[in-house]
Amino acid sequence: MCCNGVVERLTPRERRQAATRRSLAEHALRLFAARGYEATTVADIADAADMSTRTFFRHVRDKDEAMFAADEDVFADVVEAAATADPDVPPLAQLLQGVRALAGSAEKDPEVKCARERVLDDNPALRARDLAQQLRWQQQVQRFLQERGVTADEASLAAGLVLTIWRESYRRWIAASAEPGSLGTFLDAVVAELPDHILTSAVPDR
Amino acid sequence: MCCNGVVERLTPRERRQAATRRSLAEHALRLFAARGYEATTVADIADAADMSTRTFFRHVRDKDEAMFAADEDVFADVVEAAATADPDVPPLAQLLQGVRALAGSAEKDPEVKCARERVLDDNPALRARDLAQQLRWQQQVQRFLQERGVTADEASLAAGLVLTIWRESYRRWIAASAEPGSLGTFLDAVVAELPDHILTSAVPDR
DNA sequence: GTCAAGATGACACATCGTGCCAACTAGTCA
DNA sequence: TGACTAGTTGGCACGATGTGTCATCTTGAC
Repeated sequence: MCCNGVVERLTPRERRQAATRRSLAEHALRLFAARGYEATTVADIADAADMSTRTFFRHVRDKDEAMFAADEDVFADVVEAAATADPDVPPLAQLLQGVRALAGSAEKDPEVKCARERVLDDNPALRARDLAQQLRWQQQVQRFLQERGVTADEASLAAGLVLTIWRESYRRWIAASAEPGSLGTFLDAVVAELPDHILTSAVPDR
Repeated sequence: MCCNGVVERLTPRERRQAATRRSLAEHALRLFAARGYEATTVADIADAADMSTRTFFRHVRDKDEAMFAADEDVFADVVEAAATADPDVPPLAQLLQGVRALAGSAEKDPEVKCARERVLDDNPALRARDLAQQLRWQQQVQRFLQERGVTADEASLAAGLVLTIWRESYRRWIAASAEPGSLGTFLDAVVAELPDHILTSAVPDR
């Protein structure tokens, strides 16, 4: 049910730290959504989370990171799920199965996800940070493929495609009011749309 | 030859401002590459460009933007070139022709481009800003497609694919020491690699 | 209970970014 | 040439971000 299977392996201290970061992320998102990113100071978030600003900066690197402190390793689940997939299918297909597995956990708290997306749309700096996060996911995907014998160039391109598929599916899901249970449907639609229609029409002479 | 055809339409004042921004971009990149982003202060860049820090912030929004002040609308050339392409081919094919046209101007100053990429790799904040810039390009591409009758969903996905193709081609070009004249070759290779090999192997049951 | 290691808060400090105002410059018109 | 106007610049003050340092408090093991 939970996001990954290593929670019970954490020490009490690590659990407390994770809870603190989750708390910061919730308060930061709430405040950013309510009064805007610029109008929210670090002191505001720290106050809401009952800590000093100095302690705030011990738990998150900067003001931006407060909002991202909760969901940092969601794509680790993709790689984990992909690693348990049928080893006979191509690595990229294993990955897409992993992405489908992620879709389930990503659909939790849809209204929070929508609020989050609104905040990102309103603040270029936060959107930039989100994209940088996605780039790290992309590098995880690339590593997964390379470890399974895909060449570096192919793995890089394929990882870019996987993230593009994920982004577009997620975007459509958000645009459709983040209805629970439908993210996987959007994912299938995007994958189906991909080779048949768009790309072949782009390179008609091949 | 030049990046776009509107230079002669600028007023003297606009030309001065553009020159100032180019100067800031050059000095910022040079300093970031030489001593690192964190170790370079706004005062350093402003001094190098012979201005006060107050004036610095009148020409660029923040420290990050100094480095990006030069090349903000390179993808406007793509859309412009795509708009002059054969109207009988699909819009996405027009776009790829535009991207090929961009490849030529992007290949200028290869050593600067490599230095720039090194700086971006070393500084997550700058990489994030670069990705945000690319997202704006992607939105330009999406708009281009929608204006030509492509549905919003298809245009969004296709724009994501175009940027993924561009990023991967550019990455390979940089990795191959940014040899002039070869970016177009990488572009063709990535496009050729796309539908035949990678995606069909990902969805073998279709 | 004791002790060590980590967590926290307070303070000082450098840097970032902006509002405000005075001085300077370029271009225009008489 | 001289005055006028609009835009540019620099200086100053200020709030906000982020870090180093140290004293104090808490946690967990023994």
